[in-house]
Amino acid sequence: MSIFALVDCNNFYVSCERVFNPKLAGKPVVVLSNNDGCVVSRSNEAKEIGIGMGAPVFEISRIIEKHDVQIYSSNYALYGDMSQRVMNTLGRFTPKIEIYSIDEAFLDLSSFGYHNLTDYGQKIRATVKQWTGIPVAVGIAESKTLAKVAGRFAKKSDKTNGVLDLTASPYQEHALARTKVGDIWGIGRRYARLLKKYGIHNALQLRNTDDTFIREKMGVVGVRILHELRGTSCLELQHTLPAKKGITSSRSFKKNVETLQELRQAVAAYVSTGAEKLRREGSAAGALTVFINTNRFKDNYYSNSETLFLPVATSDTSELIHYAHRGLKKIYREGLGYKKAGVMFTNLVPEKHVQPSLFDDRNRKRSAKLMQTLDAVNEKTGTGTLRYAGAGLGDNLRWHTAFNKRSPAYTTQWEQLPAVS
DNA sequence: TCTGGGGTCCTAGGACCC
DNA sequence: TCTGGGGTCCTAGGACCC
Repeated sequence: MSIFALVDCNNFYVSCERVFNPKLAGKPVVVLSNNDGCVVSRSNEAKEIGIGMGAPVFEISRIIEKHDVQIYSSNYALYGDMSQRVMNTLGRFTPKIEIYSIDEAFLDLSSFGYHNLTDYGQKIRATVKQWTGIPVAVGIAESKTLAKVAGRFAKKSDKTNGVLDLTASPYQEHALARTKVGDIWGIGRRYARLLKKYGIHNALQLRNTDDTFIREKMGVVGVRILHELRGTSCLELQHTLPAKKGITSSRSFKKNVETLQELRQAVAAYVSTGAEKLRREGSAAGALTVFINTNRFKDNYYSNSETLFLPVATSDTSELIHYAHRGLKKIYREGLGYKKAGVMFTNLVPEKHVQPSLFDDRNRKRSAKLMQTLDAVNEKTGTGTLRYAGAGLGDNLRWHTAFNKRSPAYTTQWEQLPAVS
């Protein structure tokens, strides 16, 4: 029998901010999305006063003022670093670990069945808290989907003290009955609405539904969920993370952008970060898509994209910028206020397997060396130290993203660490 | 005039996740 | 006035092949 544990960091981004700023304890705190647009992480206190996930900041300004809510721009350098610390800690408990997202991991505890799993979960929880300062909840069950259910209750219910083991538990049906279909992993808004239409409101009802009916309405994905809810594991642990299939880099602008010149700068900057990711993965892109759009909440919404297939797969920044600019020119319309742009690299191949072209006249060895040097310098001195002039000079351009309430880079730039007394 | 049956590959779009 | 970013998987349908 399989046993999975889901370890889920509580209010992860907010918890990261709190580790380095203890004054935030007990206060309502939120972290905002890029451009300080909407709420992406909330402390329990913030949830209690009615701040919803994804709420646009301008809509909750009254609540913010009234309750003196502490606001932070997102600081991904900090969160990424804290995530690594948490995952390293979990790795001490078992090598069979799947890092599912920045703040979640599945552990395979199948061979731990003879332990008291609740005690073991408490040990994991206490260790992560002690070593990283991050509070986590642990859900344990026979399948990943059930572990997710257990994790929700571990987080929500005080009685669990942060750990809930539902393996062979008399509470399993009870927990399923109290889980709305929309809260099941893999069931989003659309399917939740559809299921409700047929009188299926909670996970217990879904579990007891006929396979063929679900197969017809939700395809194989639905049937898999059904079996997982019954305790038959269908979703294996992804121990080694599969190679990425695409890499996207995009941002919205703090102000509307109208000129092609500015869009070219933004696109060059996104290509730079995307290409850096490519090289870190050891991949080269066989195709590139560039896209732009105006404000999607306004009339006359314009959105367009252009995909270019590259003669030779590459991860060379200047080459990719060249193609991206060519694509951009095709979709750019004058007289519009653009809000966002981005690039997507697809048809990825391992760098070593790049098929050279007969008509290729670039010196690829030389450009690879240049990219290596560029990455090495930026690694050492901070992202963006060396960058392409095409991405624009200056550090407050219209298309830049706003981060007005960013916390210091506590963990990644030691100069800014608070003094130790 | 009749108008098969199978297979593969690709793409667009839908649905979902954090 | 102000509304994030980056992914995955599945399916249906068309193109093409023998």
